[in-house]
Amino acid sequence: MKQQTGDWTWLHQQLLAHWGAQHWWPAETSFEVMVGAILTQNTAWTNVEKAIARLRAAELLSVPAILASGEMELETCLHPSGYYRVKTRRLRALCAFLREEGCADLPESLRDKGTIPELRAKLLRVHGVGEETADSILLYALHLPIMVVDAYTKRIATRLGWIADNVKYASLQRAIESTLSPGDVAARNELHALLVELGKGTCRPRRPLCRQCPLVEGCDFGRTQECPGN
DNA sequence: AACCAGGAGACAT
DNA sequence: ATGTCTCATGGT
Repeated sequence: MKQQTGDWTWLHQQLLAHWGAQHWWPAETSFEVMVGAILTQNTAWTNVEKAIARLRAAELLSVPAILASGEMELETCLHPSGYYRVKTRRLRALCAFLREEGCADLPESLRDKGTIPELRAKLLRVHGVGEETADSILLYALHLPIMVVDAYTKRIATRLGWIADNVKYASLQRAIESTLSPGDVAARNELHALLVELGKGTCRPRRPLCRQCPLVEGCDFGRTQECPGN
């Protein structure tokens, strides 16, 4: 019997055994991770890739280049990722922030501009950066030990009966954090990436019953009707 | 042809 | 404080 908050360690082990290490985030530079974090908001990653490819082709994958670019030029690059007008504004806001912090030509140096809580607070003040985006930047761009919670994480935990469907971000984050060793960046990186993999695979929002749970052996999701592989 | 995707901000209640 | 609406493209 699992505890009320859920056995995240067990889940992590199951997912790791099934898919192996994910080695996220798929990007070449820290800045590219930050850009991706904005562009992937409520958007399929395949669409984000197209937008990033356009940015690269236009040589707009740097803070100075984006801040110097024209409105229409940037919108054209972001178009395939959806919400392109909103995201143009958000991406500019992030770049303006990085410049203010003195990180324009070395975005990963943001890491040295404060403690984790301080950096998180700073990021949350940036227009277009919410909790998940802030944590994604902290973990995947700055390699700081903080757990990212997303829609998949919430859905999976809900269907396992580990949390109520109305839990807040911070609450779920604390629950997972409490099961991880404090400074373990790699564990947080892998766990979130694996949860996305599980979510992307077969865990669709409005499908109540389990079809093909990707966790074959040792998986007791299927015994209940809250299988995350629904 | 609807449904969905690695959210966040504005706004009303 | 807590819901609801809007933003938009591309794949299934």
